Amino acid sequence: MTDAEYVNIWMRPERPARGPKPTYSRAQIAEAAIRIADAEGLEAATMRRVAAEIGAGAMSLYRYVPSRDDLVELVADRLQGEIDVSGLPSGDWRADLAHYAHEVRAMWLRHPWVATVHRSLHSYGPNQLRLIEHVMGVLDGHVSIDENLQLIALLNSYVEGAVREEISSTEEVRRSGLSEPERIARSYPRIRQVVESGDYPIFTKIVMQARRPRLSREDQFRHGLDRVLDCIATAVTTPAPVLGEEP
Amino acid sequence: MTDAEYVNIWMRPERPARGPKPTYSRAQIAEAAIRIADAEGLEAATMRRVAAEIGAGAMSLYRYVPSRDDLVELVADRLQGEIDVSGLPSGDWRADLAHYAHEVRAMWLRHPWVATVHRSLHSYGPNQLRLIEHVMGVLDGHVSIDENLQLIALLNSYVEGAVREEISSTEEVRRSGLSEPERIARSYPRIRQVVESGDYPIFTKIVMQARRPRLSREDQFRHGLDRVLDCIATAVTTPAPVLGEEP
DNA sequence: GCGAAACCGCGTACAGCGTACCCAGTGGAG
DNA sequence: CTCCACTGGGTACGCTGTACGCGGTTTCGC
Repeated sequence: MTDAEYVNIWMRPERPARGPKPTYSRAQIAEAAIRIADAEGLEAATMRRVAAEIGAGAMSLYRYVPSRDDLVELVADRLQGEIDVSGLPSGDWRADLAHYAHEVRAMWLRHPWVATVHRSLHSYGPNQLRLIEHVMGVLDGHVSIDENLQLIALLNSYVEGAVREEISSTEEVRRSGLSEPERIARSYPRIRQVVESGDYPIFTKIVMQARRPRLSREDQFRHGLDRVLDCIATAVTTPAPVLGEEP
Repeated sequence: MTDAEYVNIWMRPERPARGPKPTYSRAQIAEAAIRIADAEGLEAATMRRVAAEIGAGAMSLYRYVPSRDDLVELVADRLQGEIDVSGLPSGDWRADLAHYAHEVRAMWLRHPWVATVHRSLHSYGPNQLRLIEHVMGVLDGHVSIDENLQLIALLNSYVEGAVREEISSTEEVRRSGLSEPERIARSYPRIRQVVESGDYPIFTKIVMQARRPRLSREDQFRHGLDRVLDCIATAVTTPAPVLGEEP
């Protein structure tokens, strides 16, 4: 009953109105979960494990968090807190968005298991709200709210997609327990099989191409990002042709 | 030992060289899992449940699939098989990519739980390969392989991001068991709380804007897609300034 | 034609998970 | 000072993925 009263975690006050002072804090719990996830992946951050990490009994965690999903929600919001957007609407929207994109990428690379987090997009934790304010503030005034939403969504999609790709090989290494060369050596037979079947000329082309030295991951990311920002630029310079709102 | 021999599911032959003929097929298993997932979400498609669905004993599934992750791999590839790209390099690259994007969106909306699937990007199942061939074939010749990879990745990121957003509210409805109006009513207090705090002007702006009637989901998707295709167009008309490969 | 080997389907068993429930102790509100 | 909403936490349950071993079936090598 007491938990069902609240729509989500963020509606529940951290400190109770009455009764003894809680021994632990949400921040402490989220940090512990992140520490475990960094070392062994998010699936290792079980309720018992996180409880043990902060020195609590297994079931005590449920005094702070109604379910594991909410624990993940806490973690997700804390990760968003790592993204520095403090000086964000600086006047130069392009530099601002590039900075934001690189911040997000850096966070994802620090915590590759974010790719496995399924958050509700409608929980509106404090750090999610802070991001919304700063990042959407960048284009606010230049474009309509609708366009702003769509453009930032596009940027987020690009960053997520690009970093997911970057992460996937790394994470496979972690999960399999094999080293990078071992993993490549192991996946080689399948690639060989596919290439040698002769049915996939373009895939073969990609594989052959991949042997050549390429740009660094970061340069690749920057290059794609520039493209996305160009795309956003056309929307910023050309005011929205939708209803109302002309500057 | 017998399983560890193979790099991944697709390296293992469906029919064994010796021994009795298997009673079930991979297609049958994947279909059963998809049927369950469509009805109750992917997490409901447990090994026991899928086995029961095809009329097999719980442990019999492991004769076909080394682990649940591989079952998901099977499912993921079968979902990719639902994407129709049969007539794909048609000559009109823009129409082709738009068609592909709408196909992907339609598949995601048919199976909203794909958002929770974590596939290895390097398993190279038959349908993934088929998609690569047809979709990358569209821009092949127009741009370098490197650019092709990057542009298709951008398109995929957009589609995924956009559809994820579309799905998230729908899925929340399914998970919570509440109806759409109930869910909105329940999340309303948090939104109210945030708006009334006065600390989040842009978020407030978004909320206010959201009350107005907007474009249909599909039109929104199409609009964003057009932007991405415009972005791709600049890369297609301007040949890549990278090493080699001029038409 | 005939072992032997490789496979089949499946029952049992186990560790680990999220979490419902219950308990005794605690500290602020009246 | 009393009350009771709160605390931390132990026990227990149903579920999960899956290791292992069984007896029957099919195919290969001879």
